[in-house]
Amino acid sequence: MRNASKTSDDILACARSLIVIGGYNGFSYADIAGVVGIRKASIHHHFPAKADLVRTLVARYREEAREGMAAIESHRSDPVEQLRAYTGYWETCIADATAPICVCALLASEIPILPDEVVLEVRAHFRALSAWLATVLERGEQMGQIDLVAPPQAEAELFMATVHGAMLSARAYDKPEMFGAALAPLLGRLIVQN
Amino acid sequence: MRNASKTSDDILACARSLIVIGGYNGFSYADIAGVVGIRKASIHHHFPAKADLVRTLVARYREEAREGMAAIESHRSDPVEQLRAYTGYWETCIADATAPICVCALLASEIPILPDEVVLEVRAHFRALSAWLATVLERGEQMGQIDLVAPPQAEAELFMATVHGAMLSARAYDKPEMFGAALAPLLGRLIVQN
DNA sequence: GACAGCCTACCTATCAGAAGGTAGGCATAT
DNA sequence: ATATGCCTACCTTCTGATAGGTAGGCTGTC
Repeated sequence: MRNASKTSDDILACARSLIVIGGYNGFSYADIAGVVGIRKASIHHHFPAKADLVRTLVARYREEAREGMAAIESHRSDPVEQLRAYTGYWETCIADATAPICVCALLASEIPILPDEVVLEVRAHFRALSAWLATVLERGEQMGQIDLVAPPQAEAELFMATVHGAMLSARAYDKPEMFGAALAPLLGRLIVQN
Repeated sequence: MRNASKTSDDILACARSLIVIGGYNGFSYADIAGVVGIRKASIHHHFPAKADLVRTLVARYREEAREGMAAIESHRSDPVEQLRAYTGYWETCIADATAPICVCALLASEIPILPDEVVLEVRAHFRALSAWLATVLERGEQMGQIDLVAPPQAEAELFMATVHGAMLSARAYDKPEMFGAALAPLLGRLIVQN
């Protein structure tokens, strides 16, 4: 509880749930005020401008993502298991509508109209995620569990892009199961059969 | 020239170029009016509501996509060549910023806040594109040029998702070449080497 | 050929509501 | 007594949308 009050947390949580629905321009301070139960002006007290709110929101999202990756790293040592834990996490989120899509994937599509500060956070998330995936894939290859046809970083970019695209498909078809379905043939190729 | 005046065409073209920048809520009638050189009210004369404009815009986009697929089908008979023509098309569009992202991929991310009529068009595009990709992949497999590990339709969903995700990555990194780079390892796996 | 009737395309003017944001007041807690 | 958290009350600008009007072009009828 180092720098965040309860209300500020509520505002961020609410903004996140609204932003995954319709993006940066898809929600307003009034929407948040209605849900959290305070006035518009009070949100400005915590986050002077919308850009501050969203930058903080994405920064916190990234922190949680880091924690998630660390948790996977510490709970499972098997690279294939780690990959499955990652995709399984999203499969669950999308299925139960906890988080129907990755905040940064959605914001990436709107980058040209996003405040610079937010763009930097989104870009940093892409870099961090693909970097982690690259280490997992590389270790899997070294252990003979994963079959790569390109350098780990390139394979990681493919993997991340597929995950993001699968999120779009699940949304477009309005079929949560489409996420796992679109991903399956890639996992089938990556994972060495025995 | 069956049902569209010059001005109406201009409005649609302008709206499309604006929508790929920032999505449904990322542009306004005022923006279009400024570019096309008419008044806001005149746009309402052609398209009573914003939903009408965007539905028409996406419908036309889909028609062009159909023509594009037909053109690829008629100019090249080789499935691998057809796949490369498709990805190459987007590679060019993204590189020269003609169309930095697929209209429907972008709109898919905002589906929960889109008018129903628009959602139906976007969904139809996803279905049509994946269906076409499935036929290409299937024929490639039959000819021994493409290596599938799942049914053609499932592989098509993977391929489409990867293309869309790669568009997001190109945008997030602000590196057009990331589109082709993210796609390469998948093409490497799909295309049978000899 | 002239008139009426109707259509298309655009205009000005205006609207109500929502947007993000500001100024200043009043409690409570430290 | 100073800072925090939230409030009321505004403001400005933008949003999609409407009303009502004008100019010009067809078409049919007398």
